[in-house]
Parts: sequence; C-alpha cells; structure tokens
Amino acid sequence: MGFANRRLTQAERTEISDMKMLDATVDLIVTRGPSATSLKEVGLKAGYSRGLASQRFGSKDKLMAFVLRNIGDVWLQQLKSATMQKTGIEAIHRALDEHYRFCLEAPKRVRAFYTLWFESVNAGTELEAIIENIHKRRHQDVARWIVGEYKETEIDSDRTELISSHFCVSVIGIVYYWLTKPEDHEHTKRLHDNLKNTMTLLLREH
Amino acid sequence: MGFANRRLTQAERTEISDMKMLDATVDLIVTRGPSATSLKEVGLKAGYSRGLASQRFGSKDKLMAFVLRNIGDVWLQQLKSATMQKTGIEAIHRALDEHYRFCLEAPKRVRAFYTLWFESVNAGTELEAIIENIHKRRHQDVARWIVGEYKETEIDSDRTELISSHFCVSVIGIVYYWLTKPEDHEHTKRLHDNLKNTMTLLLREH
DNA sequence: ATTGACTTACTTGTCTCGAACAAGTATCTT
DNA sequence: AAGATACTTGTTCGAGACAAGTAAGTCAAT
Repeated sequence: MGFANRRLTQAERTEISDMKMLDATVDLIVTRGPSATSLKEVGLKAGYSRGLASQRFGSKDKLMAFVLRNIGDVWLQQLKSATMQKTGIEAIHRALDEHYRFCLEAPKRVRAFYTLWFESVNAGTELEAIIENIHKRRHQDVARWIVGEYKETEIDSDRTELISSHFCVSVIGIVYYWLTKPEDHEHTKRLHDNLKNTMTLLLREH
Repeated sequence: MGFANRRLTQAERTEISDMKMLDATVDLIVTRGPSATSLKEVGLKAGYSRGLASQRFGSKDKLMAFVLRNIGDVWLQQLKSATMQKTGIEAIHRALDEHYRFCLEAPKRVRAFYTLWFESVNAGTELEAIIENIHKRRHQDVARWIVGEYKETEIDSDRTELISSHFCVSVIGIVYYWLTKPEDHEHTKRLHDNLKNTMTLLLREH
C-alpha cells in the first residue's frame, strides 16, 4: 500500500483495472451465473464507472472470453509444469491430482471458468473456439503420455485414441458434478481417484 | 389437415400453442443458444404474437423449465421401457444404446435439452432442481441395475456407488462432446461403445 | 523541471432491444 | 348471452452498445 498514491503508468492502470474487473466478473458469475452478470455491475464492483467494462472489452462476450483465456492460461501453465517429463499412468495421476488441487485452491476462478465453458456450448460465440483449443491440447497431452510410456508395444494408436477420449470425457463429467456440488470436496476427490483407478485398469488391459 | 378449421377446445388451443412454442424454442436454442433466444421470437416463430410466450410461461426461465421438463419426461419414459426388467451390464448396454439412439432420432430436442442442462449450472434458477432430480434418478437406476445382478455377491455397496458415479459422470462427458460435435455420429457412437466396454471391465474386476 | 500538445484511460449520455406485466380483444364454454 | 380462457397490444424498466465527453499519463521543446 506504500505506493498507493504514486503516479501510475497507463499500462499499470489498465493492468490494475483489468484484474479488478476479472475478479468482479468471477464473483458475479459464481454467485449469479453469467447471464445475470451485467457489464454495469462489473465496472461498479471493480470500483469504476458503469461503462468501463463495456468500453474496455467491447462486448459482454469479449469480457467472458477475456476471463476464460486469463484463467485458462494460468491453469495450463500449472498443469504443464506438474506433468513435466512424466509419462504414462504417472502423468495421468499427476494431472488429476493437480486438477483436484486447482479446484480446491482457486475454486471461484475455476468455477467461473467451467461455468463459462459449459455455457458456451451452442452459444455460437467466440468462446467456443478457445475451448475447442483447450480440448485438443488436453487430448493430445494424454495421448502423448500414453504413447510415451507404451510406445511400439502393447497399445496401438486406436486404443490410445480411445483411452484419451475416455479420460477427457470423464474429466468433463467430473467437473460438471463438481460445479453442481462445489462444497463436497470428498465427493470430488472420490471422482478424481476413481478415474485414476479406471485409467490404470484401462492401461493394464490389452 | 382435414380438421384444420374445425372449432377447437380451449385445452386443444393451449396444447397446440404449447407444442408450437416448444418447437420454436428448441429451434432457436439449437441455432443461436438460449441467451440469444427471445420470448418475442418464440411467439412469432410459433405463429402467434410477440407476447404469447411471455404471457403463457411468465418468464424466460419458466419457458426453459417447460422445455426441459417436457423433453426430459419423454426421454425418461423411453429409457424406462427400454431397460424394463433388465439388470447388470445388459441394462447398462441397453441404456447406452437408447441414449445414442435418442441423440440420433431427435437431435434438435436432445441438443436443446442438454444445452439448457449445462447452461443452468450456476445459473441459480429453477432448472437446477429439475436437473438435480434427473441426476438422482439416473444414479439410482444404475445402482439398482448393478445390485440387481450382483446382489450379495462380489460387489459391495461402496463399489456399486463408485461404478454408478463413473457411469453418470461419463454420460455427462459424452453428452458434452456430442454437443460440441453433433454431426459426428461416428465419434459419438465410439464414445458410447467405449463406455460400455469400460463398464463391463469395471463390473468384471473385483 | 515546467509547459503544453497529444495519447490513452475512464465516464456520462443516449439508443435500441428484450423481459415483464397490465390492459385490451378474440375465442371458447355453459 | 354472460363468463371464462386464450391470445394481443401498449408500456415500463433495465441491459448492452456506442458516441461524445472528461481526466490522467506521455513526451518533446524550452
């Protein structure tokens, strides 16, 4: 707080207002849902005027895209470093542990993230493209983990494809259930562990 | 068409307008997404005035609840008769076949249904309660199928619980992927079949 | 360092459109 | 024909979007 009144650069000003509006948006999405979140409220809650969010982002969709990208990037980064150099079932376990941990640590952000994620299905917005990208990356990551461990051995590419799909599908489902019961950590943990076991089983079975 | 101009009862009138508005809503949800679907358009597309949907249902949320309930009921009915008297893996296979079939046969309706389903997460609306109910029923159905087949034998209630959860989670995930690629029947079929195999595996493993 | 022209951040005013509801008209009922 | 029910039209309120305004930061010349 020592520099609270010091002169800020333009870049700092936008950075600060962006982050404040991000937080405000996350809060509003989590408490009221995206459709009941107004640009006006976002601006005011962040400590600015009713018009700033509109002015900065251009449209509600673009604000949401900003939120999605912002949270998603942080996440992908964390996930990447957690599974670095790992392959096979170990990487998968790590990824699921990290996923669970992320849901516990920044639950509001992750909830907002996945709420937007689900909401943008069939919404015909720009968000779809961003999410499509994340899907692809996730699927490729898993496939790479499997291939890295079992390459040219028991598991062919068709089977790798199937197992990766199963993983991605299950993660989506788990997240869905987490969103409906975000406070039930026990249940969420069980679902993650359960998927770990199933994945182990699938990789063992040829 | 023979009775197009005959005098209709009030009950018939509402029934007809309800169904026409249901169809209109489904169309609009599938093409533009729920938030871009206006009550005005629903009324007009159904062949009535801009105000009818509003007047009939009271609010947009209630229209959506109507759509959800209506499609959900038909579905549950079909699913029920398809799995009648069946237990264990056979019931599960049947349920998945039926699920896949439903996605092929009435894709617009099912898409609208699941779009609303996903959208209502964190929306704080009445829809959540309806969906919560469907979740419970689904979970119980699966648990009953497993218990019915393997009762007092190898699979205890904890494990039944886990396997049912896995099923429900995976179905949600599959539906999510279907929504993102509704035209890729091959992929959707693979995901369904894949889940059948995994369930078989889970039930075999003790 | 101060000044002043210029750019960038933010605010206020206004338009349009959708949701919601009230008050009206048309169609059925008995 | 009188009452009830289905449907329409008129109006209000609030949100998104954008234009026009104000405030804050930047940078070169003195």
